[in-house]
Amino acid sequence: MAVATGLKIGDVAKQTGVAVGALRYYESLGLLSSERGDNGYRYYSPEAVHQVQFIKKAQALGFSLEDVGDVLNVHQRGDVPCGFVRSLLQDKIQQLETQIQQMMAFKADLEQYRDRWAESHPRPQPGDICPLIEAVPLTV
Amino acid sequence: MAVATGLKIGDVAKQTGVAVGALRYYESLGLLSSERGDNGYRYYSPEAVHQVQFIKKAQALGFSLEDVGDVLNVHQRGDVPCGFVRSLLQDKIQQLETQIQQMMAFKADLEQYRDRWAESHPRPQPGDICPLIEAVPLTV
DNA sequence: CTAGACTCTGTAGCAAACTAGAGGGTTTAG
DNA sequence: CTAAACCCTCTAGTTTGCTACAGAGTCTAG
Repeated sequence: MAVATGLKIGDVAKQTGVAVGALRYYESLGLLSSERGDNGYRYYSPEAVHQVQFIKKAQALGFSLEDVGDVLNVHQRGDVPCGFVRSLLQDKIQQLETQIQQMMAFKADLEQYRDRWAESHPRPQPGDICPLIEAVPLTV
Repeated sequence: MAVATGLKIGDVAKQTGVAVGALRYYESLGLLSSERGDNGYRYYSPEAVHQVQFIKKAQALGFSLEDVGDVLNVHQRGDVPCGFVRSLLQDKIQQLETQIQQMMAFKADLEQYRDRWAESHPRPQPGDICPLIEAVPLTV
């Protein structure tokens, strides 16, 4: 019987900070693959760690696991032409660009609001109440 | 009996593109308020439209409705000192700043990957398969 | 060799943010 | 005046991304 090698699921979990259950969930979505040992255990290559980190990173930036799967996993679904993948990548990049723009604008809004509000409340008194809702005429 | 005036829930829904059910849900979370007519209908001021747009905007940028509630709704919960609100706002701004940084880095990663991959596939043939997973050694 | 740690496959449950539908009243256009 | 279009409340279901068992096998340190 072939000796199973590689990282066990708990190792990957420790190295990535992602729960064992989550890793199995990723696999069920086809985002992560592993070899099975004779004992039925999953064994991972070291690259799996990077892949999990990639997933977490994309996720932290608002991509759904389905999105991540689009990017990572396309070629498993069959003979997909490269043009498709290219435009998909381009889409995600464009999406990020748009979001970055919006975030900067929104941040500017919040800053403006913070400063405007600081002016009208130069020295907040203890027990002072903040009329917040009325002061949020931020345009979209 | 006072004549009810203002926008009905369907009007707000139309003007914001947000479903009627979602608006009622926002109200249940205390993110949106309305007057009730003698008929029991909700009536909204025109500012409600802006508020809903604000909610959608914040939400699109990754804030939870609870976060939005923190920002919008604090003063309804009682006598909350201004310092709290200030630091809350400052937190959100800082959060945005961090996310913007991460997004730009991630975008750069994706672009680099796109270009690197374009090099190795200068003229994709029809039917060409994309070995995507192997090619994602993006570092975190 | 055995206790404890680790793994497996289920199934179930949770939180967020809604959507859908039942059952029933209200408004409004023609 | 009436039918269609709205609105109400309340309950239940959906999706996403997990976590938490239960019940059972595997591995490992002493």
